[in-house]
Amino acid sequence: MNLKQLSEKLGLSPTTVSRALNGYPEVSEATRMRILAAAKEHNYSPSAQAKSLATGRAMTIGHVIPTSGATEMVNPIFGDFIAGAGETYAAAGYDMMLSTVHRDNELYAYRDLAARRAVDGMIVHAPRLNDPRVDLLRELELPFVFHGRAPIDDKSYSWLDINNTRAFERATKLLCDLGHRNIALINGDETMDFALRRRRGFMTAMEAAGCKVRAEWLAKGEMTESFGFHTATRMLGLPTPPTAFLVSSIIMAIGVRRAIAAKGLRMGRDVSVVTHDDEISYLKNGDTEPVFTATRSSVRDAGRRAAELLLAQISNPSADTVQELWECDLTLGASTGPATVLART
Amino acid sequence: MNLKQLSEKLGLSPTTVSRALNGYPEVSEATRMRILAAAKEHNYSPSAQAKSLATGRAMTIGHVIPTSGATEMVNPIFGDFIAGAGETYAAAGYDMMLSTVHRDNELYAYRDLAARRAVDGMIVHAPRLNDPRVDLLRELELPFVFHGRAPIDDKSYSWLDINNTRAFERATKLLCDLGHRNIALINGDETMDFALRRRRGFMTAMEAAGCKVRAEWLAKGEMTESFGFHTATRMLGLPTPPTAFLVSSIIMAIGVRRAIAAKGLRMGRDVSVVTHDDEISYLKNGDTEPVFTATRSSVRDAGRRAAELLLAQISNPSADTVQELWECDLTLGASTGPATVLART
DNA sequence: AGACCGATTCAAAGCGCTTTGGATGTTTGT
DNA sequence: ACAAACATCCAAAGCGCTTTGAATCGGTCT
Repeated sequence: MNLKQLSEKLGLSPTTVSRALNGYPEVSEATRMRILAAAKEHNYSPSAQAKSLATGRAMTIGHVIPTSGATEMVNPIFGDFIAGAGETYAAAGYDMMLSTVHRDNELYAYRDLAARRAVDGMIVHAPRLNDPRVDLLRELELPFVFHGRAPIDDKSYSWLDINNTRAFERATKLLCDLGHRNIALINGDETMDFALRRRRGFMTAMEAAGCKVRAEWLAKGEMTESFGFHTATRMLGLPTPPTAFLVSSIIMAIGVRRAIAAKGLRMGRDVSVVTHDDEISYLKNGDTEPVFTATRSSVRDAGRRAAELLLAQISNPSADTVQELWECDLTLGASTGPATVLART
Repeated sequence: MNLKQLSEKLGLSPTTVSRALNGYPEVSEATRMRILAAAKEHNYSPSAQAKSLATGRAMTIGHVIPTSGATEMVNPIFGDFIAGAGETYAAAGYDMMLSTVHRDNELYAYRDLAARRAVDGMIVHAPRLNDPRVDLLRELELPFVFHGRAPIDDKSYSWLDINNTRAFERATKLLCDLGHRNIALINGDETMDFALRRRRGFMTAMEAAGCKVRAEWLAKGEMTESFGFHTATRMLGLPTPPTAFLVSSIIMAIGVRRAIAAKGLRMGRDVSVVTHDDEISYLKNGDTEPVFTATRSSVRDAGRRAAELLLAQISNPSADTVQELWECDLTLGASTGPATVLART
């Protein structure tokens, strides 16, 4: 059933039917009702392609999901981010198009989506050092919003980010206040912007507290459970092991916990752990009391909001760019304790 | 830059340019080269919508991702499944459209996608008991492939599934062979088909081994770390606690491990755990030796393959439906040990 | 009453592509 | 040398919608 057939069935012109369905005023209420009823009865929806072609708007948002490393790992936060963004899109009548591509050659995916005019805008994931995508997307003249910032965090493009620096600065300070001086940082890949900022926050706080940072207490890599485990295991085996870990993701923190347990130590007593928690739906950080002391920010909320910013930009391209920096909660859980206890180990 | 402009620039008709770009034979090699060069130079790609409208094929596959429960949880396996499917789509020139909807009202999403002719086919996720989607998709006359089966596993539709029953039967038998008789099952939501089958496999093996199954050793629910933890904690506190756990997901198994540790017990010595492992990229089950003894099957491979089956069905709608049942590996890890040791607890 | 007006409705063009059914030369066969 | 066959190209229709500009009609104003 298409517009023409429906209009013939109603004895009306396609024009009138189209107008009625799209809520234009120049059609009488009586016929509008008749049209809406007929459309429902025959289960008619306008063809997405025809509509897009006629209006020039794809009504689709693109997400290029980068996979990384040899294992083509997908960041666990994407599921929830996408779920959040999807809510916004659905409410606004937009579709979501996904493209999973390895980080090393994802520029092609952006170019392609733009050249085919398949999307009206894009959300950019996982910004990196010297991210070429800022320039690329400008060149492509597509509205876009970064989830996170490229290091050039000027006002020339829109982004939504959490205050990684401050979050990790506060987390580090908390550990220092608890008496820890030997603190390790298990970070994500430091070509990623967020990881860089987290390290910067860590360093600042360590310096402020007069704590020395040893190179052997610094690690960066794939944010897997496995990486967390191996790194923590290695560090706990050092002549001078850290008494606390600051960890960039709850998945890695789970690995760290496993390493601590494997050494026969107890998390929160012998060794402290603070992690960042994106509030992933299947990895809730405890129910009554948080398992991990954590810097916390909902990635699903971020998805929802980033999508809103993008849609706003699409509907009003001349508006100013928007930057939103969200502060993280710092929630106390069972994984931290005073360093004095640790000394007894 | 559109077809018309490009063809004018070349002094050719749109017909010829279109044919050259689409690889039709009735155009000389010389002009084809010229056209391809010009297309590349001007960065021309045909408009996705116009192409779809003209050909009647959306060149897009739809995935309706169900979220579940009050928290709108997204199953952690989706990231990897999508990544696998995405590879297949990209290679075949298809796009992927995602719709995240709560399980309770997802039928609308299927209807909508079909009515708007936005997709050429769909992958159906998370089949359930009495799943209405089999009938719905037949009615919509859209090609579709189930990831998993609806309980009616007849040959009337295509699906790709793992042998859940057999996997859990084997896993249970392994535990029984190790001397365990008090085995708990921590399962997913048993309105889900896979969970039902796993329970059936568990029951069969228990019966075969002459082990009694107590209701208090059976749990089903959201496959979160938290649920695994609480359930295991509760069960370990029973007058007769289980000596082994069979768990439906590695995320829950991590929760179970936490519960075991919290009780001061050691996994693999005092309590055994076998879990199903979907080989999620960020949750690799150990590097050298697996952390968990596990029934294992790559969900990313499943995504890749399910997409292949769907594309084949789209390109040849009259072909027979295809059913693929994959056996799982049963890999031994550090989380299982003989029950005799446990008795010493 | 005649011009005017607002409320409805419609015909037709256009969005950017593909594809059918020729047209135009060029070879080939005899 | 002439018809047939082929290689190459093109004009135009059509995909299903939106939207511009115009037509129609009953009612209003002077």
